Amino acid sequence: MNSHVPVPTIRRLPSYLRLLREAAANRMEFISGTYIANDLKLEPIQVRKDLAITGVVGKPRMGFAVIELIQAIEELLGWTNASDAFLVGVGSLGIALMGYDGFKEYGLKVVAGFDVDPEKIGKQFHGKKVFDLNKFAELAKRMGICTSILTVPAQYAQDVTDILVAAGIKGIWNFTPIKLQVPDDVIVEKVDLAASLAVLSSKLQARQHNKMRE
Amino acid sequence: MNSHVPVPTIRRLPSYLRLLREAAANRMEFISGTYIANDLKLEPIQVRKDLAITGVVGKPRMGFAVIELIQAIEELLGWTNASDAFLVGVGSLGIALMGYDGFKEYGLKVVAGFDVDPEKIGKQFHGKKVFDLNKFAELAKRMGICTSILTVPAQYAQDVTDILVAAGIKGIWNFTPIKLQVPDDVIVEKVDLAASLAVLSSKLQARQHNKMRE
DNA sequence: TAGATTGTTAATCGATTAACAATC
DNA sequence: TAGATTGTTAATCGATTAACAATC
Repeated sequence: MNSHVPVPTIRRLPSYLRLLREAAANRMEFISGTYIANDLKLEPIQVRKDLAITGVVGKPRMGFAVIELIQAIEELLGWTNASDAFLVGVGSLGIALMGYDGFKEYGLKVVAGFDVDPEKIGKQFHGKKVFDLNKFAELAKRMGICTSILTVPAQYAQDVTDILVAAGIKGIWNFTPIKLQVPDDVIVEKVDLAASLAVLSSKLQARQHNKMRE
Repeated sequence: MNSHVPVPTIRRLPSYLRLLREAAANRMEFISGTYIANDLKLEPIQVRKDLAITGVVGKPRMGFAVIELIQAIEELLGWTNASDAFLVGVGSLGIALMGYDGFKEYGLKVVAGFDVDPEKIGKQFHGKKVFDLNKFAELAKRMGICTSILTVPAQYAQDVTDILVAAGIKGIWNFTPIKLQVPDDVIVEKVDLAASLAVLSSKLQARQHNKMRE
């Protein structure tokens, strides 16, 4: 079926989903690619190409059935029912992510935290308990957890990853700046804050230089 | 000079910088593209192409001068001296970012937070004070702040952005899922958590389906 | 019907990768 | 010298954009 979907397209799907859910809440039945493009400041052709990968066929003059699109995108992303995840590394970022409500819209639910710091173990943050990291494998197995959020300090990233992999974790959302080594059957997605900041500051820097030259 | 540097290259520069700083700390004077590629699990040719944009010329057989490369990359990114930033939206994510030590390596220093919630105004988080949002313009002007981190709820993102822009902010690090509208001279860089999560969960979903077919 | 919209096929654009000469 | 490494030029690959026929 969806033999290959471009990653940039996948990355745009959540914005479509957000708009579509809003449209559905407003009792809209059909929505055109042009309308979506306008709202999200994208090109209509790009929206059509992106939506094509859902397999939903639109009606000329009318657009796409909103509900049908929503379901197709949720299906494609695996967001039909939220999957539970363990978070490892209960630092300030970890605590923030444990409390981030937004994830429930995105098919992810953090159910517990793990750390090695005795100060943190046993505590609760945003209503979620923190366990000892050496209980990870046991609890992951018992609760059937296969997704993990990694928010440990950089120097422990690979070692902790090895523990997660050994415990049967198949998807790692990596907030560390380390390129993790994992077996072929484990998927790592990196949120690279340094990379993002680099893009912002280099553009600001370039802008500054251009101004000077004027 | 650097007429156009590809964004993917910019995004890889921080990893190079991290490794180079480590090398410098270990008293390494020269480092080869091959060595870097090995360490970061990249292709040597990609490393050479990336480093070419710094303008630093390497010595065949020896590689690149470590210190020279570090300086060139920091210059390119504008990370030679950390720039101060205001954070707007002191929720759980905002508080986490106010306390995130890592930024000091990346040329960014959060100096204060802003919010509209009277409960938060006046408080301190990680040693940084929270001010009323309507003091933003005044304080930004007085302290010469031109970079801002946006961590407000989605529905306020555009309105708050308009306030930042009016206050003379030229760079916005956007953690909301909204595509912000700004004038041409303002740069927005978005950290799109939903997009990242979409990539992870869609790959997990696809993997699942493939397994079923076997 | 007229016209807006879809969906397909082709063209363009930009980044990655390959090939290889130049260099120390 | 031999050989590892750089840096340049060309080939490949994949995503975006354009053009346009099909459709309601």
